[in-house]
Amino acid sequence: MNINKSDSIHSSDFIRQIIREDLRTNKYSKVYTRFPPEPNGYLHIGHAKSICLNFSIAKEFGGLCNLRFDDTNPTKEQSEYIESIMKDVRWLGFDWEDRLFYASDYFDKLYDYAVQLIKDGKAYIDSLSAQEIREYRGTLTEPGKDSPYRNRSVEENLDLFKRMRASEFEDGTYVLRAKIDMSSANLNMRDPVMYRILHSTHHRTCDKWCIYPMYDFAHGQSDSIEGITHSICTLEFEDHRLLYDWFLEQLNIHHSQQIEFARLNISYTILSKRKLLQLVEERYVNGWDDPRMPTISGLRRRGYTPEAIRDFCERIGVAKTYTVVDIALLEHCIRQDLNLRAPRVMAVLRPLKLVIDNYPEDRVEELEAVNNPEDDSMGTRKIPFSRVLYIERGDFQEEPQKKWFRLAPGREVRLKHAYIIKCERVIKNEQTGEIVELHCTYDSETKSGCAKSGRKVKGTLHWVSAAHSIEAEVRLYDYLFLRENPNDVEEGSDFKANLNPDSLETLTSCRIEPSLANEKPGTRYQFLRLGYFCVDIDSSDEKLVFNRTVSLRDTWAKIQKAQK
RNA sequence: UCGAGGGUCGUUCAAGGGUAGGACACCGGCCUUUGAAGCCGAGAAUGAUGGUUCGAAUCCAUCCCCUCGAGCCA
Repeated sequence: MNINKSDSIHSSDFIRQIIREDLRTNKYSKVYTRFPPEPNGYLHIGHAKSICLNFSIAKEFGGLCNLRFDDTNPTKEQSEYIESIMKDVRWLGFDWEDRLFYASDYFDKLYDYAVQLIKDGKAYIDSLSAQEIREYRGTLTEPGKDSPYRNRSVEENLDLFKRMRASEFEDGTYVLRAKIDMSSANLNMRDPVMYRILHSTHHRTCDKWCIYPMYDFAHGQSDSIEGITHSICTLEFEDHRLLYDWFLEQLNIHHSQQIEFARLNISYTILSKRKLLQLVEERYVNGWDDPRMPTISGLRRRGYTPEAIRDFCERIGVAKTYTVVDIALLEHCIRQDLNLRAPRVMAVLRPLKLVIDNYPEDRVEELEAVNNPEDDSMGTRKIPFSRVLYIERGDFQEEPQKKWFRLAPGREVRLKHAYIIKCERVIKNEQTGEIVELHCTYDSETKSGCAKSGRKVKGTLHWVSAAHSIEAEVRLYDYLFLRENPNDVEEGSDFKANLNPDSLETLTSCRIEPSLANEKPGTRYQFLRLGYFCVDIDSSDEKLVFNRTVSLRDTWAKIQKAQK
């Protein structure tokens, strides 16, 4: 058996292995997949995993992937969500071409399938209330019992079903159920509801219907109608596969193979549409695209790239094990992508005035700065240097800690792209003791790029020229939740108890170098020594607003932590 | 308790009878006009117990642990 050792059967995730085997044995001759969201919320990164899986698999095997909205519950679904979902899938870089479908496209067909099952004696109309159905269903350990209406005649079932459709009955008075086995150990097989009465306007079919199929009666048949070969879904549907298969067998129609994989979980993050909706509705965040949200739209606004998200989805792998992926991996992916692509600029978030006493008052130099040391083709730009600058407040310590090699009284540092300076004097507010200004001298021999610029100092600081810099607002984001597992709470409390009160910090008096003026929303930069930032849509002509996508790795922060 | 599925470094994914490997994280070093990036290195795992076998993460048995399941949600 060692002959096949290098065979690609063992070279990728279990789903691709199954598909390869299905192709080899001619179970299917082509590969069709689908991404089937319910339009009841915005897509999040967990969906991205599924999107990447389905579209990538189709592409790899020369097949196609459809986009299909699973819109069988009009009480929860809205067109707004449809729009956002299509936008997000496209933004992620996937194309369903002309294959945009809706489960609601199949309502007529589904109705016919239901009639067929009634005629075959495999479905019946139940008059039990929802409460009674629950009671009759039994429990995990006890079998259910048959509904007293289970043996209505085919004629009566047909008649009742027609009248359900014809809007003769109130919501909840009747349901259509499959006649399977009330004592099955699999609860899904205990005569599952196929249709319920819902007098609710559907976002697409409007008021054409007042009965709607349940997920179990819609999904498999929709797959079948579209000729899907591999219906990839998450683990919680594993128990439904028996029912999925049952309907397709009874109906004797094209049978796609359902395959389940483990959904994505990420530390410090919640990926439940229901809970995300709650955060939005109860205003814990500013909408679905709040940059703290794990939604695609939130990540996009935050500055994440589709490439980074796709890379992440590849790296996390596909398996059936319950897992929680370290959010550090997501951060690594975006850093790695942006490192190569984002131009470097200088921005001072918490400005501290610095005066170079021996630099002429009226002098302004245009210094050359490389835009990206990782990519020479990104060129250079000029930045103004003058006597009065701003540096980062955090880059000065009056009484320096161990291993500190930034600025301190008497110490020298390099100003990036400029000169080496030495701190001569600290000016404080006499009342508060707050440091308000630093006075330094510069060494004119040490200009960046010049022959004698080779002198080494330990620290290099970013800076902006006070007179030339422009003001900006910068929003710093931290994890939305304080705990790795946001659902880990005391009895009687819920995930909201773990919300991080400091997940958003807004800095309004930041100074950025003038080359950034007039940038468009979405533009991404590395603010030197700080992190990756992108222009937010809240920016106006008067003021730029930046989101911090992710900070740079911070070794100094680790040293500080270790010193404590 | 019943059914389904799953247990491999801290995390995640490989290896499917033949040297347990990668990535992220962590730690150490080199380099550095970003304490970034990059480069080099280290530590670190087969849930347990038996069995089969020359050889077991892989096959068998028993046990333990985790996830999901009792919507007219998907």
